[in-house]
Amino acid sequence: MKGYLWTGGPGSPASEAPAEEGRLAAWEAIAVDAVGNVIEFWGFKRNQGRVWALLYLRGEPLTAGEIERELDLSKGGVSMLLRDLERWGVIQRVRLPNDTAWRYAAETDLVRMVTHVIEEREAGFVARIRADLAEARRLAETSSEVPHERLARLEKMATLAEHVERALRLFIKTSRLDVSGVLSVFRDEGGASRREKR
Amino acid sequence: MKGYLWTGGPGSPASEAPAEEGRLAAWEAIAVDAVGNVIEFWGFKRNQGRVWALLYLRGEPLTAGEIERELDLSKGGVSMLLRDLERWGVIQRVRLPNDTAWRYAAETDLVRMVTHVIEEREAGFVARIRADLAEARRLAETSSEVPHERLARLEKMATLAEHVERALRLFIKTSRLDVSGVLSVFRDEGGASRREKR
DNA sequence: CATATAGTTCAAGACCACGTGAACTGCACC
DNA sequence: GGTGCAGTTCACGTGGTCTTGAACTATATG
Repeated sequence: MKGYLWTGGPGSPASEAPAEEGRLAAWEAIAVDAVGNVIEFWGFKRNQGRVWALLYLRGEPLTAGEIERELDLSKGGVSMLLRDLERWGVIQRVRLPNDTAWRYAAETDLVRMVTHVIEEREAGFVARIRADLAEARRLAETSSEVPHERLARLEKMATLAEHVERALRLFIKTSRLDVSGVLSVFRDEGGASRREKR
Repeated sequence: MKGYLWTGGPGSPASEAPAEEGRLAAWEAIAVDAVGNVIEFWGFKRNQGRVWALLYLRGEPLTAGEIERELDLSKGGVSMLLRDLERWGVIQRVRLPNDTAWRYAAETDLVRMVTHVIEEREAGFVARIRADLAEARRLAETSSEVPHERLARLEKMATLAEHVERALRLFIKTSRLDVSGVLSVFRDEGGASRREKR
């Protein structure tokens, strides 16, 4: 996770030297980076977002090598990024008929990535917090030394945690609902691509 | 080293080494750390959460020095943490009648911190993303070279961004509503403390 | 004025996560 | 076998954030 207040001006990053990007069109670079920023903001790696964005924008599956060139990343890096993305189900590995290399295609629902993974880490995380607070409470209760008042505050804290948790679940749910609407927009254009899992 | 025999953990395995924490009770340490983890998860500094939690649990205002000792932080660090927290309105700086030093008291709504700040960084952030995508679109449109299909995808992307944004706003709103209910639980116990801003 | 305590600021360092690049595996084709 | 390419893995370097510790300001007290 990164900065808090986002001191960076809203100015466009477009002004920076775009020469870096291999043969990416300017508009592609901007869009790709935008997604990268969003995704980083949500606690993922910037480049995970960039890779997904590139694949999505291109529409057709790309090889690791192409991604490597377009995004100016290292071989190893691309490999790992792709692995992550595939594991999360936001890209798909496809093998074209007479091709020697794997190709990767973007799944349309980036949202799945966010909700799914957030959900997942939420699960473990929330569980742990809950356990910690419960433990604290147990300790505080057995130890006779703890003032009634403080114990009360501890309990309030747990309550608050629960509520925040509930709010978050709700968010995920509504988000997904809301998104199901959005997804209709994404109904595939042709869906010609033949897909076979490895 | 400070071997206190205090509660000594009645029934507790006490396997952890709480020796680190100044003179924090074991249960306090756990709770404080739990909050620290949550807050870090939300993109703040762990110690910001810990400080707030300590202040909240203690109920009475503490001096910077006390916080420093209890949480085993550096002078400078505490100063900066307190400044942040105060700026966000989640703690309050109070001067007790015949005391020479400032004291700090926790505001009851940590939630304000999350919603408020998240809201804020959202604002700038979302604006920027939106601007970037718009820019990309503009570029792509003017450049005659861009395939209709890709342009369509770019637009879908923007749509998705908007929806996610909307979902997030909704989350913040409902969260706040939900929380307003929670806050009743927090109705202050006495609220005698005299408060004057610096 | 000297001393002490409270608080702030900042450069230096600790720390950690990310990406790199090289070594390695696996596979195909000659 | 050997050559070439696709892909994986991992130790290391780099960059960025957080914390520290010391220098500094401020304010009171004798």
